[in-house]
Amino acid sequence: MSNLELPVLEAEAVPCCAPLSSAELSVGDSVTMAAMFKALGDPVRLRLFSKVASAEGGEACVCDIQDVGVSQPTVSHHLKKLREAGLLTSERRGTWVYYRVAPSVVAGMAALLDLDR
Amino acid sequence: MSNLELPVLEAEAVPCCAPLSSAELSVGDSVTMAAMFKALGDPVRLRLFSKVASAEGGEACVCDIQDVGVSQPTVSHHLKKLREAGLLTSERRGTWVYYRVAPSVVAGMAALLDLDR
DNA sequence: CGCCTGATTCGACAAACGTCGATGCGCTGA
DNA sequence: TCAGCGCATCGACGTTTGTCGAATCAGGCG
Repeated sequence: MSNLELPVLEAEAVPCCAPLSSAELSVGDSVTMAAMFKALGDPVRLRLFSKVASAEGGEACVCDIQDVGVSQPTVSHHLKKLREAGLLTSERRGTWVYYRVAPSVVAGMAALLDLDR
Repeated sequence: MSNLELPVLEAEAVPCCAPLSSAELSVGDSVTMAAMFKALGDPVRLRLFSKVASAEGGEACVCDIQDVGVSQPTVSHHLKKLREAGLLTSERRGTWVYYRVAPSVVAGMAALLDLDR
């Protein structure tokens, strides 16, 4: 990854939104956006993300989604990756930690892939 | 990846298109879709993909896009990955090999990320 | 045919990744 | 105050990945 202490991406700051078909991606943007796609590039992470995205109220606590076939530390590790990529945000409320998707970040990825426009 | 000889995905067969917000992804679909996102999860590959997607006429030969800062065999390696993920198709015409994006596959990814609907 | 150019395949290697069990931290409730 | 639960971090491990140079394959052209 050549990911030496990547700063956690700001949840509301998507670097680029123009469709890939409209113009060539800059080197810097390609690094940022690739990190996001990479975060969804693991089946376990994609399922975790899916569980949060489809959760009632738009949020889910770890205990609700950790049944994905790997150990609890591994779930925590993957959630951290998704957080660091800017795709999820987390908040502790009492005993539980709740995760939500960062809508604008995901929208930015979708916009990038919207090739016919 | 536990990727023992994944078959090249059929360019026109996207397994799932419903937004992630609507329902939880199945295990099988998560594997398939994660492979696609993973293919875009490298800066070099994302730039190559971007170059093809934004090329005039919707296609580009390797020689036109291989200036991404890595050696030519590495470019070929990355293009193969993108092909195996179903995101690009290639065709040899004479001396050159031309790459195109597989629009429906990319559209499927975009649909998955379209969370507000 | 034999050479040149474009592109893929091969073999090797360091770095990054996914996974686990053990451990640590934060909060709640007895 | 201390036990217990939820979640994160640590340390270690085998596997996968990205990269390269060298070799190979595929066409065009003299």
